[in-house]
Amino acid sequence: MQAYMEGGQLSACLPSFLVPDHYAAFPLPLPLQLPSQPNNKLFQMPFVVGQEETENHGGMLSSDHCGGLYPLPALPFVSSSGAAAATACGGKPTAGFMPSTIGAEEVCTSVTTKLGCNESNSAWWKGSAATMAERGKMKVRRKMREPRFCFQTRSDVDVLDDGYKWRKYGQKVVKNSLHPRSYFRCTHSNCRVKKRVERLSTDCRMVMTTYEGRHTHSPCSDDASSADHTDCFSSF
DNA sequence: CGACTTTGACCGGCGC
DNA sequence: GCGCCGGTCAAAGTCG
Repeated sequence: MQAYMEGGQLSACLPSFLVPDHYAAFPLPLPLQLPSQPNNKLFQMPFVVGQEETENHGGMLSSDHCGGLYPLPALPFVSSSGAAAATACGGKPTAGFMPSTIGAEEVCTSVTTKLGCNESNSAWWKGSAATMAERGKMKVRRKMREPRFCFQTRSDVDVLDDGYKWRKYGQKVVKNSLHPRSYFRCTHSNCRVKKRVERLSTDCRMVMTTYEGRHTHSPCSDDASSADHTDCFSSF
């Protein structure tokens, strides 16, 4: 059954029904460290999206065991050494979910592979100055998916502080879900990482957070203070 | 006043 | 071809 992480330890299995669309789950190769869990969060295995498309579009697969787990193909972070440090910043509740030493090789979904994974993905969304024609191109590029990384926490708050700064750009009620899904983008310039946050309809205490893409910067660094991030990591 | 959130509209993908 | 759905945009509103 579900394997929650408590006290900084995490077992190695998640039910595959927790995996949203386009996701492949992976067993964590290391016990995640949780410096603090101020909000009674229970941590589950993160997922990395990537190699397989699934039919599940709403997290309603019925499997209740570890079937469908894949070796970890990617992480959404450029700085592997800094990933785990996301919890060190700020006084707010933090997730502490970031595997710290896993390779971060780029992985394409089947869709991205079809469309050309190596095509530039640096301009698939732009600011408001884009023309409709440009937006059309962007829509095409939207399908060129970044590596995804998905995990669940049990939390009272929807948005966990992972050390990065996010701007909400949308919220959507999705089918078969009682709770709206929120869409966030990293506010750091030139960083295109997105995350989606939604509560499970099956358990409203559980929050599923999905990261897409890799940060081009470190946690705790925003546009004005990117030079300070090393301090943030030093405690790890 | 700038940064951020909210929310309705729009668009493309996909299944039928 | 049509309709549904998820994802994104962008104007308006809110907050500090």
